[in-house]
Amino acid sequence: LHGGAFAPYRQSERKEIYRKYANKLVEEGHAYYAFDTPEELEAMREKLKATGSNSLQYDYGVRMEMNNSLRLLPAETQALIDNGTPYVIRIKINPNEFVNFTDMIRGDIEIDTNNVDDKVLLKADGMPTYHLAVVVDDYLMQISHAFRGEEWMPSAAVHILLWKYLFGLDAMPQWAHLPLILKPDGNGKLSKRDGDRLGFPVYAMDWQDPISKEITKGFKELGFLPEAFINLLAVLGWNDGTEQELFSLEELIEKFSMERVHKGGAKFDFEKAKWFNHEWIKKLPAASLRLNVKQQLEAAAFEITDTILLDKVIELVKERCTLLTDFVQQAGFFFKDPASIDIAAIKPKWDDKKQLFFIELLKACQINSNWDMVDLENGFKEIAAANQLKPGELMLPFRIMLVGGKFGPGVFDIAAAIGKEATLNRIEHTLSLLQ
RNA sequence: GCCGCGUUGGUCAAGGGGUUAAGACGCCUCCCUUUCACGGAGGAGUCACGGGUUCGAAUCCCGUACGUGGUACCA
Repeated sequence: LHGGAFAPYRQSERKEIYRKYANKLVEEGHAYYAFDTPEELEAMREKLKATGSNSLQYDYGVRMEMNNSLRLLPAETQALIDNGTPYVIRIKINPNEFVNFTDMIRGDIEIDTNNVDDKVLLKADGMPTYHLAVVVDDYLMQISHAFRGEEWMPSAAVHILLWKYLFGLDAMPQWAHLPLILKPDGNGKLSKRDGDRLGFPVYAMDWQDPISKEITKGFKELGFLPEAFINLLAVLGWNDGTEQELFSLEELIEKFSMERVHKGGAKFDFEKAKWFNHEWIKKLPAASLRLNVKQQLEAAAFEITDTILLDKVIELVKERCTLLTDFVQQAGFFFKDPASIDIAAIKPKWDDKKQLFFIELLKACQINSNWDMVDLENGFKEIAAANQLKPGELMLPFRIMLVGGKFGPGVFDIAAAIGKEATLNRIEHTLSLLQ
């Protein structure tokens, strides 16, 4: 919010700029002062409704009956201003005209000014409405392309007229009215409330309500990668015409084209959003994931000092992580003994033979100074055979001893990664729990 | 109500006069794997409706329905 070529950026710090342009419009007859109270506006709408009018707008049809500088004598207007009567500045829309412009997505658009009302440009508190602010800011900040949601189309006529009156149509940016992102369950554009209600994020990052202090989780904090977030947003309402769905930012810069943007809104699908993240986690090398994963693990109180091990672990488990937060469960046990062991999953099929097997396995490991995956797996199978046990029925108990539950990559991979000492300790620990 | 914009499976979508109407997510079955995934092979499911135009319409035209946005001193 500081510096840059076009500061200040806060609307409140630009009040005088907007006022200057609003005044200019009044002077040139394109806008006027209006002193109507909320009650008077309400009364006007009631009256219009009573006459069966289709339009409840403050426009050419009613403005000469209202309390504004168009109807009042100049002296009366001045008197009201001088005695501090609150007023707004409204644009004066001429009836029976057509405003034309070209939209990059929708082509040539024509708006009948009879359907446009005399929008407020400057509010009674001196702040601009969006209509004035967007035009003034876009001009002053030299905006070349204005991309916005399609909910702005009906008021585009106001903005174009403002450009015409204030800066000339030649300086106007190119317009693109993008399709809306809709609620997954129908009825309306996506809002923060839908995320809360349906259990998914709507904002990119955590957002705290300034009044209630309530925090709404963002995509980032939920464990989404920036790459995935950009990707899923880009293909919601656009595709490149091929079967490609995964695009990096660089590819999007190269391939994105306005012509292929849809006109209709798209419903947001959180399942697909998660799929994008999963794909990106699988796609990125450990080095790119390292920082994010480290943060996740450290936030969960795991101590990460060995980057080589971390990278190895990431490669080992990333395909089973949909969100970055999944790394805590999938990778945590590589760095610390499991906090709890799912004994209930072992017990039902546990017997003395298996107990014996693991005791023998421990002994064999202690004798053998080697510790690599292939030897371990072979040794495991030999001892199993010697005890007339199928390796298969020993794998699950072994897994649970090492990771605490029924998850994680191949058990021998895990044993190799955590090392001999941790492996033996975890076996002994679980064996003691099974007594 | 009025004024816009839109409409291809549950969702995202390709296709813009002749296609067996792609593909992806999700769902189901099987294979792989004695965990969970990944991967692989299959499956169910679609052109909103009604009229035209045309030899032929998902595709062009009109109407209807539905959805969606706007109709604020909100953005």
